[in-house]
Amino acid sequence: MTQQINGKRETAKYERRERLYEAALALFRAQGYEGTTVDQITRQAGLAKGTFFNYFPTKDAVLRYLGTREIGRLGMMAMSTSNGFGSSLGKLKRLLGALASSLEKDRDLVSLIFRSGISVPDLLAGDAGGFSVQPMASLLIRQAQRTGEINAQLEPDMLAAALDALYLQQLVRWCESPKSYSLEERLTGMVDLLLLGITTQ
Amino acid sequence: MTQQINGKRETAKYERRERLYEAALALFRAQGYEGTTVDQITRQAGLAKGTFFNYFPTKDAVLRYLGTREIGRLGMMAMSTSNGFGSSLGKLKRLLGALASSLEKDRDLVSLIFRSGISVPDLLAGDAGGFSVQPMASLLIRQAQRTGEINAQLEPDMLAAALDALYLQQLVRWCESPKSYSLEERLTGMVDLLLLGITTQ
DNA sequence: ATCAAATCGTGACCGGGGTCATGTTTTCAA
DNA sequence: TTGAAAACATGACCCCGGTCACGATTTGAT
Repeated sequence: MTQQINGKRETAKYERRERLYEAALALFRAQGYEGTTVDQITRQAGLAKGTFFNYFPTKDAVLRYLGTREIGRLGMMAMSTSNGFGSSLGKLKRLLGALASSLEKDRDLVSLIFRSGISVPDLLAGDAGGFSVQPMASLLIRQAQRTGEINAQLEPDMLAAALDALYLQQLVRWCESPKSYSLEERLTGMVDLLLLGITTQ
Repeated sequence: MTQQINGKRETAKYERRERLYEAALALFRAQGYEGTTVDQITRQAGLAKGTFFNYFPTKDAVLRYLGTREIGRLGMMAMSTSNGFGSSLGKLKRLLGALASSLEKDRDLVSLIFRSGISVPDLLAGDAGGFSVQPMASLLIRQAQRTGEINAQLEPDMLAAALDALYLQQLVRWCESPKSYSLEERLTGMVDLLLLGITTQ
């Protein structure tokens, strides 16, 4: 009578990972990252401490898991939201705007990831966490170059990198700022800075 | 016969901190940051483990100490080197160039600091580590605005922030890249991107 | 010279992240 | 159905960063 459909193990594994990740998120939100122990997480999930490390290699890995999961979803959503008609350049701006307004709803989480879940090289050189907009930006920039909206002389990857740098810096600063302001506005301001140099005349 | 000049304690303190910081640096270089224990550091410095924490609040604080010390020195050097005559804009570019070529000599150290010594918010929002060029850039940008080299409509602090973002991103990427290339070139390329939008016409 | 107070080195100790040998559960082949 | 092998949960254990109570050293005043 063993549930043959899709293996008992497979589903149990999935469920456990999910329980761990939800327990972790809840506790992090309630007591902070440093204030939460792996033991607490596993107990809240009804498991033993050692089990945690069968699902996540380290304590902070759960933050990145969370990050890529949520942020990836946001990115997709933003990508489709901003995929209406209009110039590629317009799409690019709308993409950033949509991303910004999505992230604005989860400031605490994003802030947590930046503070404890991701290292400087991972954010700025690699891209653990999936925060980078470079891949999407690279695509849109190439499009915009083809349509003549952006100076085609310039390396699209370099432009995308620059955009990414500005985007990430503003995102981090917005997370850390005690005053709350519109991330979206700041971002468009920053991007315009670049665009005025990038746009053909 | 107690050495009255300048207090026995004072000098001993200075010497101990120096010994600790040199021992730490040597060990980090030899075995990596994670591979080095505080106990090893203190023993190499001829002290007991607990003493370490009388001089540095945490293990990674020694990295930042190192960082601010060295980077600060580099910054000053670069600032004076680039302080020749010429346009403010030229000074700005020369400042970045000088900083870059200084840092190029200490890639391993800088890399170490980015990987283990500084958090994302500290680097991008605060400025632990003294890596930020924002303060210096802000000054030079204001000058350049007064002389009409840079569009005076734009917020100088925002421009400085943008410059900082581009600078830090390129610095981090250069540190992490397996291929070695000229940081200086990359930086000037990036800055030109911004300038073409910033410069008045 | 003397001594009380302040400073600081010291290492036993603690808490928590991460490992691993063990026993249990699941799977799959016969 | 059965049993060997693979997968995995478990918690005792290790290691290391950081704390702290103690004792030694230094200081400055008398």
